[in-house]
Amino acid sequence: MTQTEEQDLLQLQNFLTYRLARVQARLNAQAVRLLKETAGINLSQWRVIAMIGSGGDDTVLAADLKRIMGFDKGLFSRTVRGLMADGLVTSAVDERDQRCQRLALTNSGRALYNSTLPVMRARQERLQDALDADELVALLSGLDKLETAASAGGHA
Amino acid sequence: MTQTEEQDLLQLQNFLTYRLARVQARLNAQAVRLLKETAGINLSQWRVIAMIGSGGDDTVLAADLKRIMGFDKGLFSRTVRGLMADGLVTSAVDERDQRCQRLALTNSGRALYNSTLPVMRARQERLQDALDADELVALLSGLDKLETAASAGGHA
DNA sequence: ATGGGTAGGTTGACAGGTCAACTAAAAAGG
DNA sequence: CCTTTTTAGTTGACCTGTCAACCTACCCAT
Repeated sequence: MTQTEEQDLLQLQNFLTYRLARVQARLNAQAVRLLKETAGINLSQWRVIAMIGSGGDDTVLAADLKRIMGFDKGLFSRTVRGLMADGLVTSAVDERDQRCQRLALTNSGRALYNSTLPVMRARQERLQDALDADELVALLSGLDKLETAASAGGHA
Repeated sequence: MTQTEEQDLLQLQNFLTYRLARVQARLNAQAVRLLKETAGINLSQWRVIAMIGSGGDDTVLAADLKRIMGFDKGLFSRTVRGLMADGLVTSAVDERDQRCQRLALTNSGRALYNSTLPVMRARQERLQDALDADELVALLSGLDKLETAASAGGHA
């Protein structure tokens, strides 16, 4: 393979979407590894725990979490089941609407949340510190615009 | 759920990595849909076809593609098998190194490449046009720094 | 009240992707 | 040479996430 050919091939990689996918895949893998090592849970599980734990109340409606996080029904269901099997979360039928579940952290779930949140926050901050304030703002705004553009063109 | 609680929950979503994951997921879904509609292939298949097609030579070493694209061995193997089943790609054992495969596009594979590349390029350009030049540069540079930070901290 | 529509949740099936075990071929090093 | 190590590729197991089918509970209309 000649230099020029390799150049041509590499050029494809500069497509914005490729870059994005690669970066995201790496960040994701890093988060998964970190969570597995420090908390023994996967990313979906952490997201659920974090959302329950960050709520002011002790219980949270499952439907709210799904809606806010854009979580898939099926994935959510299985994730919660796993968390219950691990004794981290409890679920109870809501009294007013018997379709809904009220989720709560158990003691060990709360402990896991308290011990893991700083780790994850630190990771976020370390990542964000790789960028200065302007760059961070630019990055976030760029992502916003991309997302908008994607939605706009998605069903065109 | 009170306003403040919803605020707390939503705040988690502003974590840079969440934003990135969401944007990437959307872009990915969009690309998958587009490829399925216009070419009847999936994203992995397109990546392979694009890489073969963009090479100056008519044949390309499979190992080079994997290395440059960071493609998983297993995924690559199955992807190529699918492409061969669809009659888009042919594979031949390299004469000098019998471990290696030389991949080439068939006529229909080349046709698919020629007809799909403009579509995908247009998509990239449409996305990039959502950002002005400065923003694009900032976004790419931000992604670079993030990726670097992720690698740096990944095994810490 | 009751029948139709809708929302919450579970489940099965499936696609995309990762990982590890394995085979075969080539390179490295005595 | 012959042994050891490395590299290309295939395959099987597995995980995550998506989609559709389904059930149940609620809501709303008449």
